[in-house]
Amino acid sequence: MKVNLTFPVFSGKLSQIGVIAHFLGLSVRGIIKSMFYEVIPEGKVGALTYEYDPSWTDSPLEALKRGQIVMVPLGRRAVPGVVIKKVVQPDFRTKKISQILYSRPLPKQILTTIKFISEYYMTAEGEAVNLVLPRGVEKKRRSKQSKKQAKTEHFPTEPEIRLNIAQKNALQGLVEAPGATRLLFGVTGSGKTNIYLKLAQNALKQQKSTILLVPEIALTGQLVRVFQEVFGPMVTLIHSQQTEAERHLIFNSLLETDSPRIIIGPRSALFAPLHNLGLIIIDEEHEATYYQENAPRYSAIRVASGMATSLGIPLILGSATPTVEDYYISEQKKTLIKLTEKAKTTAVKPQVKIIDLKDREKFRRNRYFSAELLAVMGRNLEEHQQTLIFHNRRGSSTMTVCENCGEEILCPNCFLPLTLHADEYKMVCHTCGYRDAVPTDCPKCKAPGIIHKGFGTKLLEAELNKLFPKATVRRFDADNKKEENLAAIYDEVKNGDVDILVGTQTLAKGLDLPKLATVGVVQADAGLALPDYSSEERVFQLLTQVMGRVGRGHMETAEVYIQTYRPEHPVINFAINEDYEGFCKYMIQRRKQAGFPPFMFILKLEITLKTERIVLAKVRETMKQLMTDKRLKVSPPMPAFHERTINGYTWQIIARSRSRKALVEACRGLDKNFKISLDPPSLL
DNA sequence: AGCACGCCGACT
DNA sequence: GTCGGCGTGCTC
Repeated sequence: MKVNLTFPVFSGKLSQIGVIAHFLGLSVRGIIKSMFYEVIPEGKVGALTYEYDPSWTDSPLEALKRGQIVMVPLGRRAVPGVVIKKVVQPDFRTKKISQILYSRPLPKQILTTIKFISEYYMTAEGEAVNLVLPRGVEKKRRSKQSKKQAKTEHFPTEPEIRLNIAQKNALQGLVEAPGATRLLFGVTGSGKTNIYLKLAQNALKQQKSTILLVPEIALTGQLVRVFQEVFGPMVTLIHSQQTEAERHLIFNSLLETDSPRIIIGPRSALFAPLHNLGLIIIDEEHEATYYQENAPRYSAIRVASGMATSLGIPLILGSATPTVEDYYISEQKKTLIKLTEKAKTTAVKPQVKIIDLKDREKFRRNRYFSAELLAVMGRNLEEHQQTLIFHNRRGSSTMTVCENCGEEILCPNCFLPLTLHADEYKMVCHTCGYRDAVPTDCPKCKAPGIIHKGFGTKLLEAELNKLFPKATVRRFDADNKKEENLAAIYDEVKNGDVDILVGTQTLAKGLDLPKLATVGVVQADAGLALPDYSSEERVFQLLTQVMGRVGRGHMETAEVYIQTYRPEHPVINFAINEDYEGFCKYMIQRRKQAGFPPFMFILKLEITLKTERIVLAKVRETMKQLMTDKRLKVSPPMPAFHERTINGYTWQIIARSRSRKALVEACRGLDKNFKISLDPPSLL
């Protein structure tokens, strides 16, 4: 027998029995009994049974613990997995656990979360395991140069966090609320951050950790900075710029430590392996980033809620514009805490003017900007104040058609309109990234008349450069290069070196611009055209956010100009009057009437097949199947919003029910080509 | 996610 | 008669 010297049997202190058994070339079975464990490997699988041969570990008689991370063979690969429980030897052949990656098991909330996600979202347990383990857990990492290996036993001085009366009351309300989940409805500038700080500090005093979820670290600089100032090295940041190795090292340090920490990060930071988790806070809880779009599709809000309930710890949701379902539910459950008083008095309330886009008289000088808006922009230039122009469409032109035959230029992969980007003179698909030359004549009828319709931020930028040749105009949207992103040139923008900012929602969020005097919304109703139950809510949130950018410095006046084709629309009026509660009442009544969340749960099924005929056949068959359950309200099937792609035709079925369980059960036994979305934030 | 299995078209 | 295309289903 060949003795492999690298075999892990030699790597540690072994029990006598293990060593002897190995040198004799004996199967350990018979001397030390093998044990059997259910393990959930990463992948589209559930729990599988593996044999554990303890002879190659340091303490061969020791059993594995629930939650330990191991490597197991799956198919012909080795994948990481999580030990679930010991079982008796099964009657089928088993493979062996090949490696134990950590001696310390995952904390219990992670295990309950794996179960929760797989049941609540009808997804394989192995996919949930995929979420909670860092990429490359099996890899060895060089531990970082011992530069600031923080001594975080105790924090140096106990910083005092001062709260005003309203904040104190809100804090008390949050602490005393029943159940796990509480909603802090706090208007901009009411000082939610102070409350978060106090809550985290209280958790620390009891040696408990806090997870603070934020939509995007880059846009939350202020909040992160304050937390780091107060809690110093106890704060651990998780962000998308970190490498696989960096994230892995953070995971390792959290799994090993018992001292309390404060984790700040995106959606995925919820799975930080903390052994003493005492509090979860989700800031800007209405943000779309808390919902994961690809499988396993889950909402960090719901998962956090389940986690908090199982641990018996509080979950705090914070927002100035909560989702209407979260507002309604928290109101019903008496877990809604309002903080409507502004703590800072420096900000001036902006004057809001609505401009009717149908009144073409106002757009004679320029077709995109009204005379009033242009006038005030001119004034701002003279007074060295800034103007922000908001328009939620990228590129130059959103639609390219043949004047002669009406043929529209579409992406060959997605069959969606290509957007003209005039600066680089390319046609770009905003869905798949496809790029092509700009056509000079129609690909179909060969006529030379190609025209560009619709407009985006690049066109507005060019227009503004023409209108105000002396001004510095900067555009901010997803087309910006990495080195010219908002964070990189923030100082330049903040100091006022930029006169006019043009941008999409990238610009609407979390910016503190003391020299910003005016906000112009080019077409406020643009988002209302989408056939979706939540489009009004998104328009309200965006308008509220852009309006909140203005009047933050020490200026006497601040204006917001809202251009719209629908000046009478209730959503626009609730937004400009800063009437969240009125908006919410309006939405709740509509949702109730139409049978949408929070009154009914939604299941969205999508299927893509080669031809329209086979997709229809499949959809009809599935409809029949679903309709047998009387608890479900199934809408007639329809082609998906992005109906056609290179892969075929996509149709969707929307089922709704008062019973979420009924929807989950309806997913069982579906053709697995169906993409399942439970509680989708959008039907598009 | 891989990867085998298996059932039809194209080619030697 | 065989090679190989990729739809389908499984992984202890």
